[in-house]
Amino acid sequence: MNSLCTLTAPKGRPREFDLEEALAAALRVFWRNGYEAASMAELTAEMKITKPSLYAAFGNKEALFHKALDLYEREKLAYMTSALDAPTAKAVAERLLRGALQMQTSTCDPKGCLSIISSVACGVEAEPIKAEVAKRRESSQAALIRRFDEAKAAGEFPDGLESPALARYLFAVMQGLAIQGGSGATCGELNQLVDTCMMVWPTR
Amino acid sequence: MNSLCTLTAPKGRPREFDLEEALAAALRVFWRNGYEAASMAELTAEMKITKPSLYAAFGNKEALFHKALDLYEREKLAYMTSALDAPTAKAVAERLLRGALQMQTSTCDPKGCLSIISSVACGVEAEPIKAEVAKRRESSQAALIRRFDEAKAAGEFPDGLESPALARYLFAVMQGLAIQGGSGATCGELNQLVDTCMMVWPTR
DNA sequence: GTGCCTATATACCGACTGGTATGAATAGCT
DNA sequence: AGCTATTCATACCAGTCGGTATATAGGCAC
Repeated sequence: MNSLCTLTAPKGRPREFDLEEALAAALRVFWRNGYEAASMAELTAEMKITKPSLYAAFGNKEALFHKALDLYEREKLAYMTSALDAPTAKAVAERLLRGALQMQTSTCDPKGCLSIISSVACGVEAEPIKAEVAKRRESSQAALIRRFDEAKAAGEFPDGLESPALARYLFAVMQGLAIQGGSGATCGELNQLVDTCMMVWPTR
Repeated sequence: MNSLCTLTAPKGRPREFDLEEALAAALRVFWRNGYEAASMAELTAEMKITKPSLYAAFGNKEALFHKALDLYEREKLAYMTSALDAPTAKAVAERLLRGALQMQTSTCDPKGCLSIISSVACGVEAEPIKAEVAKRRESSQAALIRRFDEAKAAGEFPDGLESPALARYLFAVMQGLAIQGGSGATCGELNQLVDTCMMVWPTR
């Protein structure tokens, strides 16, 4: 009873793989295929782990997906929260679009957006996944609306333009960007898309 | 040998179901679930047909999907070609957006877009499906670009705005509309999205 | 009627799905 | 050493996947 915490006393046989490495590998698989199309066989192959190890360490496929989704938001979607610090609504939009663009044109990550891929097409079994993804999107959209409310109060918007509508519109463009990126659009084409959205961005 | 065409001489036992009705039922299933998540069991149940009948009449699951996709484009995406007849680029965009909005808010059809649902998340087996959908989208996008070229020649665009970029941008908004519609956005919310896009539409 | 041709229904196929039981291996604790 | 706790590897589970073999039923020509 002299050990202070669980960090120093694994007790049994130590695991032979790195938890975070394995989770990152799982994220890649989910990202490439979506939740349902990602099979346990492909997951265990990419994670270099046997199935019982996976179940012992992560619970089951759905729990693994949730943890991969956490990692995704933490590492890959960090630009979404930091973008809110930009000084104007237009600057916020530009940061969001450029961040999304950078993700889609990264050469080391899979294309497309994990959230969209995993929630847009699913049988009955993946319905809770869909709901979870929708909940998370709702919360980040709410944050964007709050930021746009400040901008509106600062007089940045033309008359008749409301924060929720503009946030929804910007999200739509970003979703379209992710879809086109996931279906083979080139970097230059996506750049045109972002430039066009910025070009038409409403000002007072 | 006195029969003039195949319409009047079915030869063997006549089929007991309507081909187009069955195809429409298959379309609903693919539309709700996407290509991969649509199982033969659910397809045969909704089509009210046994599996051998399905295979005899349509070939296999992939051939059935292609025919359902044809029906989808013919019946549900008709507004996309007719929209090109509008007098200005902005009017074309409005018709496209309103058409997409109407589809998303229809109470009798599934939500979301069949093309997106079936191509965005797929394992290796559905790769040809993804390619086929991409090809069809490419062709309708090319038609939109040609229409915008006319508009640009007519002096409708501000300087520095090119037809392909604007077409890609509009497609992105429509894809975002389909995604939000497919994940539970209300009719009013989608309406805000369309209104916002029209509000910021670029003019000279 | 007798063939002939096609659609139907049932039962079945091998392959794969997510998920586990089992036993050997490896560590710390006493 | 022995005990306990945990992981690892193999083999296995029932269920489902897309796709078929087989046999029967039903409509035409003769």
